[in-house]
Amino acid sequence: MDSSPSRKLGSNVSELTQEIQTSKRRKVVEKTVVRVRIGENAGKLKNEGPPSDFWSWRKYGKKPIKGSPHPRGYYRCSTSKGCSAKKQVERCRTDASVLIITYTSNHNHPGPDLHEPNLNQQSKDPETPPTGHLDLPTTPKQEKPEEETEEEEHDHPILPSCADENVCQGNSFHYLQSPIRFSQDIMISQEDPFADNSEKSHHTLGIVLDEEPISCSRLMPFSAPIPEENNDFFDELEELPHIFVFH
DNA sequence: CGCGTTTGACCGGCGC
DNA sequence: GCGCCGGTCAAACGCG
Repeated sequence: MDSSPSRKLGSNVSELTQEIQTSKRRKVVEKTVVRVRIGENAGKLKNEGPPSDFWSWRKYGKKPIKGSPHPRGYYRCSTSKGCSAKKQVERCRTDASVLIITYTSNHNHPGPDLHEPNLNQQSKDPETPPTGHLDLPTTPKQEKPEEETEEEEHDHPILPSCADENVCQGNSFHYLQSPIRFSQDIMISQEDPFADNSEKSHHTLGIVLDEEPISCSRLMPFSAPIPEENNDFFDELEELPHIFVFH
């Protein structure tokens, strides 16, 4: 389908958050939630097409979500056949200009080689300026069986900021979770866009801190008001004019 | 022809 | 036990 409009989203990424959801109710699922402000593009888009990232996604489902005026789209990574990476894309019910992208599972394959000039342009997303580089080091992957990744991956999703450091720690492709190529504004928020869920947001982080001490340090920069030191990271990502932190 | 989207049906978990 | 809801499947369809 014509995905070009949605692909443009990448140029307006503005907010990013992450959380790990170790649900005790349903299956334990690791989730990486990314909030993306699509700004003016919002009105131009036909739907909440996924912001561009390093992979190609195939939509396999769409569901109207109760309580939300906007349907949720279900995407699966089509970059690699056996890849179990998925993501859900929905609009913030209170702010249609904000996309809530929930990533689940990890890619079990290396991403496109960003060092390739062509790929930097991202074939499907020519308008999205490359994030500089998340420097996705094609870590010599640890050839995990696919099923295993489904389960093992529940460790630490990695934020872009962590990519450089953590990728080296042999965490397979967790860095691949970092979905968005920040290009302009990144808003880091502890607040859930869903007003009535603000508490949940904090609660989730609490879980992270409790159960994922390792992730904690990695998440902290993103889960807490970011001071200048983190600008260093963003500087590395280049072309990040400013960071919004709101509470 | 291959790839991706759409859409209705189906299934399983959860709350009442 | 039942119904609701979220998530997935798969066939049909569209586009390049």
